[in-house]
Amino acid sequence: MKRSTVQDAMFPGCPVRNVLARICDKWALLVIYILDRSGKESMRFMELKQQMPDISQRMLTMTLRTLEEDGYVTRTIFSEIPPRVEYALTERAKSLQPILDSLLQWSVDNMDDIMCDRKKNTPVKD
Amino acid sequence: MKRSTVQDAMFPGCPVRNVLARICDKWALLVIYILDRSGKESMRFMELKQQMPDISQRMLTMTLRTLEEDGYVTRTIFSEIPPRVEYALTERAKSLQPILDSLLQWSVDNMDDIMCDRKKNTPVKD
DNA sequence: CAGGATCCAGGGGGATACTG
DNA sequence: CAGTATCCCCCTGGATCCTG
Repeated sequence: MKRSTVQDAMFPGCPVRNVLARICDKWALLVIYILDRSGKESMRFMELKQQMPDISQRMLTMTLRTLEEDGYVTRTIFSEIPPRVEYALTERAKSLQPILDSLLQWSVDNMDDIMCDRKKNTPVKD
Repeated sequence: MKRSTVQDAMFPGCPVRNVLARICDKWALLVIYILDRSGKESMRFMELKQQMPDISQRMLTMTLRTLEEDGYVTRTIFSEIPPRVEYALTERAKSLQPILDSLLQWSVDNMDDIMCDRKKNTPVKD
């Protein structure tokens, strides 16, 4: 009987809402997406940043720390000079990825209609 | 060949990112969820608010306006005294709902492990 | 009842400079 | 290179009061 568990989602402080809030963060989604589509096993900090022209290094660092904390990415430090850090998706992130993909595809399929609706409802000044 | 379209998701100002950002908003998700699980065709403003103990009326109003603007909910005003306004999910929202449901179920299935991981990585003060 | 209007604090997040 | 550390601005969103 999962239903009762799911119902808890509407309560404040609920862990489900907490998990969703951190996944649904725009930067977190984008990092997972980019890591997935890179075709590589892992990516360096600067590689990620180059794929996200509008993120600050501060936010990228914070986003990666959060993702690491929640077990979506691994952070591997190579003791070299200059330093090298590699980020890779975990199995947990990979299990989530099909869902994010369908959400992404839904957005692609519907964005034109949605943008059109927005314009219709633009506050009419007269 | 959809892939090239999807690739645009990493660009700033991309409509896909824009669509996702508004869907992934914590309040928007919760409103859609509650409307879906209510078992009713529509709900009143106060009914919604009672299901969301931690939202302010201001944020609920703003969230509903955004959802309406993007065509996820309809807003029906009954010219009565006292006024009555009913909110209902559109077909667009219903088409999105299975995806949100799988995302929610994923969160339920993984939240214990995620919460556990978070504690492990809690900064160790010594 | 369903909000609009206003005021205001807190924190998210940018810019910049510095370090191992 | 891959971050930390500061400063600081602005916008989100809460609290409160008012209205059709």
